[in-house]
Amino acid sequence: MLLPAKARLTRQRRAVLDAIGRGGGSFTAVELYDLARRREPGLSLATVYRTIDLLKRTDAVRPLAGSERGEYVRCSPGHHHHLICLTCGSVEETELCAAPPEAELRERHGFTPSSHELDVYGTCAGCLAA
Amino acid sequence: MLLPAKARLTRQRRAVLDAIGRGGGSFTAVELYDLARRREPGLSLATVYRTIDLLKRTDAVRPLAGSERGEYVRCSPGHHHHLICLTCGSVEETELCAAPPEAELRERHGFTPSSHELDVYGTCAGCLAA
DNA sequence: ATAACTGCAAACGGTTTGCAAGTCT
DNA sequence: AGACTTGCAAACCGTTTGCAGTTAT
Repeated sequence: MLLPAKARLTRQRRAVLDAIGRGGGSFTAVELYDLARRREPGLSLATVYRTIDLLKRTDAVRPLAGSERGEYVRCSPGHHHHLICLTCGSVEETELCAAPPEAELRERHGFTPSSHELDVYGTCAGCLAA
Repeated sequence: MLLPAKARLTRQRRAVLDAIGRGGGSFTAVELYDLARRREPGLSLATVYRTIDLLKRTDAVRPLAGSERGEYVRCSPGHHHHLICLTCGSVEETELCAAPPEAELRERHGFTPSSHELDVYGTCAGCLAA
């Protein structure tokens, strides 16, 4: 959850970071806005977006790939994928990774992979219990 | 590339389908608009969007997951993933599929998967040659 | 001191919608 | 007739930007 090098840790940013900290791992700019505004009432939506933008640069946050518009996910560094609960919307990270083997991609499609993105949808432990 | 049941195949829709037919598999609403307008000059952007919407319902088209806003991909039916060329933007389908095994997801995360989305980025055969 | 940061309000880009007219069967 | 479709223009929603003033270091 780190900001880029020369970024300053202001009250507003602290409030946004804190808001990201709560919640199930995925969020909307407006959700953060509402949450963060409880402790930082003057906060503007523009600042929320600017903060999200900073976090995107350090890969601490990413737009949620396979989803509706406007959803972001909190991300820890390093290669991982997301388990997205279709019931409660929570997002969990997993280090489990199964990409198609490079050799086969090359052989079958002449395609040279450099990265991939994988999201798994389903039901999280909590929602399964209920 | 089929339209839903009771949908009519009008001149405008034919032009849009045709425009999707050209191109490398991924496209933008406006790209289609420009292309299709060459043979169907009166065509409106709204109609392009409405046609894309129809195709989304039959899964003949999907929003391109891990990409900028506004990109769509032509999709054939059935489970497959996309190989996206970072150089030319073309999108190829592959039946190669490697998802994390259900048993392991359940064991490690208590997560019950129901579907997944996988996109591979890299360089396509054509661009590798050049 | 000086770069970084903020709120505001306006602008943006992609997408959707209400409507009245047109078209297919 | 009756359901479906279209173009137009306006509305929408998430996001970005210019600006003038404020703040962290």
